[in-house]
This record gives sequence, structure tokens and C-alpha cells, in this order.
Amino acid sequence: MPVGRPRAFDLEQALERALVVFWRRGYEGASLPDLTKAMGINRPSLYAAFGNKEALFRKVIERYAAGHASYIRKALKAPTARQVVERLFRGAVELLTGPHNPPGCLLVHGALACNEETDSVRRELVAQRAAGESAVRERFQRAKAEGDLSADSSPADLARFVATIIQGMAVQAAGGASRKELRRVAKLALQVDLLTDR
Amino acid sequence: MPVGRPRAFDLEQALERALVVFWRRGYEGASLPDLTKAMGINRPSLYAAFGNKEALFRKVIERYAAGHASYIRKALKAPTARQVVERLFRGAVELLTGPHNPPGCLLVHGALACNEETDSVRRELVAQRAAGESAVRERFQRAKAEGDLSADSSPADLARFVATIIQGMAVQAAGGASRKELRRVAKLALQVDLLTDR
DNA sequence: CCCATAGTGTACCATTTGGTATAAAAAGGA
DNA sequence: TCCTTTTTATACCAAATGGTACACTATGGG
Repeated sequence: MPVGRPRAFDLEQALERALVVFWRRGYEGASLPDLTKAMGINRPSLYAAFGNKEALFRKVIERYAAGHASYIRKALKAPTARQVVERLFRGAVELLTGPHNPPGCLLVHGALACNEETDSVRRELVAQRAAGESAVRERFQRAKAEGDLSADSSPADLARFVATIIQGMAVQAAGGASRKELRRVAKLALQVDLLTDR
Repeated sequence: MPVGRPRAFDLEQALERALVVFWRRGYEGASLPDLTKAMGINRPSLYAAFGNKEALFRKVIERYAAGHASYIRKALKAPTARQVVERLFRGAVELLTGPHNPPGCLLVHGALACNEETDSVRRELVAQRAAGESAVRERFQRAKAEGDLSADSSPADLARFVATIIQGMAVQAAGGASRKELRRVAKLALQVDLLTDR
């Protein structure tokens, strides 16, 4: 029972379309005309619904983390560290080379070019990536406590290694690497001693 | 014996300063005022000496490949594949976290945000990264022929793996990872079976 | 039926973007 | 000395940027 003229577009759908534009073009590369055209709305509607460009981008990041990148949360539920990593790699490869997505990772490509004003956006993306890495690290710490990872292993180092692989794959995907190629990268990365079942 | 008013700035120095700006800000993030201020020259001087922004950027890439990223060429001269990779990682870590450089890699951060017009710049960077990967792949092919790498190994996969690690480290470095942390990533990556001396 | 409320569309704003026209200035050659 | 050549500095350009004022329109409540 809201009063006033009803919104003529779907919020979720518009957000998803904005997400795709940011994913493809990055924060600064996505212009207002790019966004409004893809979202099918005009500028004042965008500002009324989402605040401004930066606020829209933050909502997009939230959506990305909760949706497209949810493979991370799911992967952490696997019973062993080895399986966690296997699922992380598989999920990453699928996301990064998804035929219906722009190639690459929104969090990696979102903000590379940046002037000092958009620096807060860059920091937000760095924090977002760090959050993912932290979740993996904590999962490895648990694995270590459970004896699933050897006592002399470093959960922090392993988590950073996994994050590095995935971010590297994001760069590779953005450069045109195929799903098959990235799967082979993942296979090699899984040979790292501390992650193998022995 | 050049005729005409002599140039009041040093070409190499100006190019190096432009390189640093592009390195820090990316292609689109580096504005003409950013560049001219850092280079200590004014706009018409820049255009007379380098053509335009894109031409300047291409010269910068050339300089980067020949100078800052020359560790790649040097590393390929190592006697074994294992040592090649060790030197590649060491060189990458030093470059990516050099205290006098912007953190990260110019070729990775150069063009992430991009509209369709600057797409040629993005492709150039992708090609440049691919060239590095190809050089490593060819070195691994030689290693395989020499029996230094096992007969069932894939030089292409290994080269892509190494490139992925380095590009991932570039993202990590841009996000604030320390030299020490990246060295540990490299150490883990070196555990990959096909690269170990057996 | 009218009014308050909220969304839409157009047209605008100042600022910044990459790029240039133009004139003054500094050098060598005749 | 004067003339050609090249660089410098200022001032400008059209286009694009993120953001908004304002009039209009559609809804529900009284």
C-alpha cells in the first residue's frame, strides 16, 4: 500500500543489469548513460532509487558477493581443506568464464584505474577481496585444528595462495583464457603439497 | 646539430615519469593534467614529443617491458626450468612490491576500466602479457626437449600457471600485500610437482 | 473529486576529459 | 642581422562526465 506513483521498473532486475555493466566496464568505465541504458531507466530514477553512482556500485558489490560469488561460502562447507580448495577453484573457474557473464571478476576489475576521489571504491573492493581470503583462512585454521591440515602448515599462507590463484585466474579470464585452460591451472595449483591428501 | 628551439626537458625522464603515473592510475585513470604535472611539461610539448595519450602509453609499455619487466628475459636464461620459475617469482615479487614503484603491475592494472574506444589499449596489454607467457612457454618447451622437464609435462599449462601466479600476485600487491607475504605465495607455488627437481 | 506523494522525462548544470590554434621565444644558418 | 625551424605557454575547443531542477504524471487516501 505505498502511496504515490508506482515505480515502473523492477529494482532487482535493474540492479542486476547495473551489475553486469560494472562487471564489464569497471567502476569508472561504467558511465551514467551506459548504466541507465542497460537498466532501462533514466537518470533521476536511478538517483532516486539508488542514491548515486557510488552507492549503486556498493549495492552491486553486495549483490555480487551474495549471489555470483556465493560459491565461496558454499565451498567452505566441504568436509576437508582439500575439497574446500577444489570447490573454490571449480566455482571460480565457472564464474570467471561463465558464458552469460562478462569474463573475469567484478572485484578484481572493478577499480584499477582510479583518481584520488574514487579511492574509497578501490579500498572497498580490496576489503571485499580480503574478506573472502579471511573466510578461507579461518576455514583452514579449523582444518588445522581438526588435524585435516598438518600442524606445520600456515592457514594464512595457504589462504593467500588460493586467493592469489583465483585472482590470477580472473586476470587470465579477462584476457581471454578459456574454461579448459583455467581448469588446468587449478589442477596444477592443487598439487601444492600442503593441500594434497597424504 | 638540431635546428630550432631546443627541447627544455629530458625525453627519457619525462617518459619514466609518465610511466609511474600510468602505473599508479591506469590508462584511463591518468588524466592529461596528472601526466603533464608529473612530467614537468605542458600539454603541447607532450603532444609534440609523444603524439597523443595513447601513443605515450604505448611508449610507456615498451619502456616497462624493456626495463622494469626485464627480469623475465633474464630469468629465462637460468639453466633449469625450476630455476627459471624461481627467478621469475623472485623478480615479480621485487617488482610488484618495490618500495620505489607503485604496488602492482602496469600491465595488469593498466586497463581494467574501459569503454569501447580504449579497447585497443586493453588488447595491447593483454597481448603484452601473453607475450611474456609465451616466452616462458617456449623456455619450458626447450626444458622438456632437454629432459629437464618430464616428457608428460605440458609447457603451455605450466607457463599459464606461472603467469597466473604472477598476475595474482600483482592483484595482491595492489591490494597491499607485503613482499614477505608474496614470497610465501611463491614458495607454495614452487611446490607444484612438475616444477620440483626429482 | 481533489490532494498529497512519489516516480518519470526533459533539459539543464558545472567540471573534467583529450586535444589544438596561436603567438611568443629560443636556437642555428646564411 | 634576419630568417627558418622547433619548442614553449596560454588560451581555447567540443564532447563527455556525474549530478539535479522542474514540470508532468500516475497512484492511493480522505
